[in-house]
Parts: sequence; structure tokens; C-alpha cells
Amino acid sequence: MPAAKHAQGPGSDKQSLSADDWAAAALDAMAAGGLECVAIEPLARRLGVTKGSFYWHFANRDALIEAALTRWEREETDDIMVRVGDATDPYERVVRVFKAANASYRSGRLYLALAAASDRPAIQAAVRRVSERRLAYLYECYRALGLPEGDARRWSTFAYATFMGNLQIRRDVPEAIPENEQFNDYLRLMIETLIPRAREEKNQSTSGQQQDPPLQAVV
Amino acid sequence: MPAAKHAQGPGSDKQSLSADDWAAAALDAMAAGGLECVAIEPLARRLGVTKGSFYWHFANRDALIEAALTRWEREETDDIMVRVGDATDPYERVVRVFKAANASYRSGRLYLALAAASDRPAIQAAVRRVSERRLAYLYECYRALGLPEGDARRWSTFAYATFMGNLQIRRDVPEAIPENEQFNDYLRLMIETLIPRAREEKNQSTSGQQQDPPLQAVV
DNA sequence: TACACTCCATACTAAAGCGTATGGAGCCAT
DNA sequence: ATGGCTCCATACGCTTTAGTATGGAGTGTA
Repeated sequence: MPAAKHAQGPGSDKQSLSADDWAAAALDAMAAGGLECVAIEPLARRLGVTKGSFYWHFANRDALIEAALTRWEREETDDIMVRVGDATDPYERVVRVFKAANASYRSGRLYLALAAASDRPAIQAAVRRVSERRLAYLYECYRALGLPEGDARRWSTFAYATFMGNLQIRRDVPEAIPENEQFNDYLRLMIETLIPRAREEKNQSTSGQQQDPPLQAVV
Repeated sequence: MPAAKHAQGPGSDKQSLSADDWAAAALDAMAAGGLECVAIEPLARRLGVTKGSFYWHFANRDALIEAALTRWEREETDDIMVRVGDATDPYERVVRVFKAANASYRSGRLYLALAAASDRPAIQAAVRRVSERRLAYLYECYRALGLPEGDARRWSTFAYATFMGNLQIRRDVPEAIPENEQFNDYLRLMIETLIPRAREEKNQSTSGQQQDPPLQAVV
């Protein structure tokens, strides 16, 4: 199960855990059961080693959490870059962000688990940085769509809130989120409602869901 | 600090904790620091007693959590009833729900803390019931606004996602939520966007925030 | 006065988790 | 082959917490 890739060793790449393996395992445990599940001995059992391994790679539990947060922030940034890709059209960028936000289960659960650790300042700071980065990205998209500062600020916050709320609903009441074709209708409603340009160009009705070009499923 | 109201005792109402006092303290700890903060000895210290008191009122920690959940569900129901009040107009009802969702700090933190305890089936079930109840209420509001089933389903889920996301943003990135008059603009944008009747009757522009009747602040 | 009941304090056990100390197996160099 | 380095196992101590056992102060009742 462990990736077992050596970090600085030149030759040997057999069975030898790296610090990053521990960080990855910590994130997995975090996404599965929250911060309290990031315990050293259970993680060691999951990795097939004992505490002796952990305390060679890390000074203490906080160091592990720190490393996991660093890895998480990098994952999040890479994720956005990959999913948004090379889209230059701001409308297309927001659409892709929207689809991405509803696509990855693990990413959503991880964010919610980390954000719930409100008593850890380091975690709180990382969560804040990630959210601020996303909000700033959305804000720039709305600016590029031609909205003035105030409107862009409001629309981007509005849109981000809807992203986050969908994550929450999907975790807490999964059956409330439509599936398959129903989900496409739901996604289209949010996209058309939350991107002003879409509303201006495509229709002027209030529900508009039958004559628009279909969006392909994202899951 | 403890309310010290006797439950079944006829005469004495001096210093004597009831089970509900423990449940209330558990919810407070939950809202402040999550489920892991619901520990018996710390709670006892906060209440000015020892574990002996706790294990007289409850069989074990799970029983306390169960009682706290019951109290929470009742609080949530009462809260909605009180805040929505006697409004019969569905538009007004949704507006009030929206304002209420952004009004109570503690309620939002409590929901997020409970929903983060994904490893406790009892908590997960209570969170699901509360969310389903809110979603059903919103759905009926949108139905009363004249929307067909599919549209009402999508709009109510959309709106609820936005509620929840705003709670999350307010906890994780507080400065991202506008304040004072800026907040009123933000609130108005969401309300007008998320309630079809408002968009139909009031304006056809895309941002519309300067000539509408002002909404009073809710905080 | 004797008894019972309510509510809580104190003193334990057991388990889980963090952290430390130490040694040891494998490998590489000289 | 000897020493040194990397990575980990084992054993221990410490703290926190759940849970139990027991007794005791206060109050009411016969």
C-alpha cells in the first residue's frame, strides 16, 4: 500500500517510508475521520510500521500536521490549475471551477475536515489561505467578465458560498443533490444564475432549463 | 453560571444540576471546540462539579451526546419557527430564512461542528434530519411561489447550499463577508438572485442594487 | 431517631495517545 | 571488518479520558 519512494537516497528504493508518505497518510486519515484520526500509532499500523519510524521523520505530531498542510495547499493549487486548464475565457473558467468543485469527493471532505479544526491556528491559517486564493481567483474572473469591483466582490463571494454549500450538502444529505441528468439541470441552473453573462446572453426567463445547450456530466 | 433548575423535584430549586444542564453545556463546548471538546471532566470543571455528578445523570458519554442532539434538534426547530414567525407570504418566508441563516453565529458554528463529526452515526442522522427539514421547508416555499416540482427542488437546494456556504465562509474567512451596508448589498443580491419572484417583479438588470427598496440590517 | 432517597465527591482501574530512550538490522564507505 | 549512517522496533513513562465503586452530605419521611 505505501508508495515507498525514496527521497534523498540515490540507490535503494525498496521498502522505506519518506516523510511525505506520512503526510499523505495523514491527509487520508483527515479526509476519512477528521483531525482526531491523525494519530501516530494508528497511522503507523496503517503504514505497516511502528512509532519508531514516525519519530525518525518528524519531531512530533504538530510537525506531521504542518507537513500535511503544506502538501494539502500544494495539492489544492495544482488541482485548480489542472482543472481550469488553459481556459482564457473568464466565463469558461468559472464554469470549470464550478464543475471541479462538484467533482472531487475527497477534496471536498478534506476541506471540510480541515476547516472544522477551529482550535488549531496553523490549520485555520492554511484554510484561510486556500479560501482567500479561491475567492481572489473567482473575483478576477468576474472582473474579467466586465463587472465593477463591488459587483465582482459580491458575485464571487456568492458563487464561492454556493460551491462550499454544495460540498456540505453532498456530505450531510447526499440524496439532496440530484444525480445524472437531474444533476446537469441543477448544475446548469447554478451556472446560469451565478454568471451574469450567461443570463444576459442566453435567456431572460426565470427558470430556463429546456432549450439551452447541454452540459456534459462531470462525475 | 448553570441554570440550576430542578426537573422533577417539587421543592428544592437551589444548586442542583439537571441532565439538561449537562446537555446545554455539551452543546456549548461543541460549538466552541467540536465534538472532542465534549469531555466529561472538563465539562464538570466548567459546571463546578465532578464526574460523580455526570454519571448520576447519564449512563455514559454517548448518552450525553444523545441528549445534546435531542436538545439541538429542538432548538433548531424552535429557532426556525421563531425567526420565520407568522409570515404567510412565501417570498417573505424565504427572505426571513435567509436573514436568519446569516444572523446567528452560534447556530452556524454548532451545525458545522456537528456535521464534521462524520464518524458518529447518531450525529450524522441528526444532522441529516435537520438539513432535510430545512430543505423541505424551502422546497415548500418555492412551490408556494408557483414553481413546478423540478424547479422548486433545484432552487431550494441551490438556496440552501448558499446558506450553508455563507456560514462556512463566515467561519473560515470572516473578512470575506461584507459588513454593515456592504452586507446589505450582498444580502440583497443573494435574495434577489435566489428568489425568482423578486427577479421577475423588480428589475431585469444583472446587478441591480441601487434603486431597490432597502433591507434593514439583520445583525 | 432511623431510614431512604437524591445528588455529588473521591479514589480507583483501564485504555489510548504523545513522547523518549535505546538498541538493532541493513547498507555503505574506507 | 570496522565504524558510521539510515530507518525502524521495542520498551518505558506521562498525561488525558472513560468508566466504576463507594461513601457521604443534605433532605425528607415514618
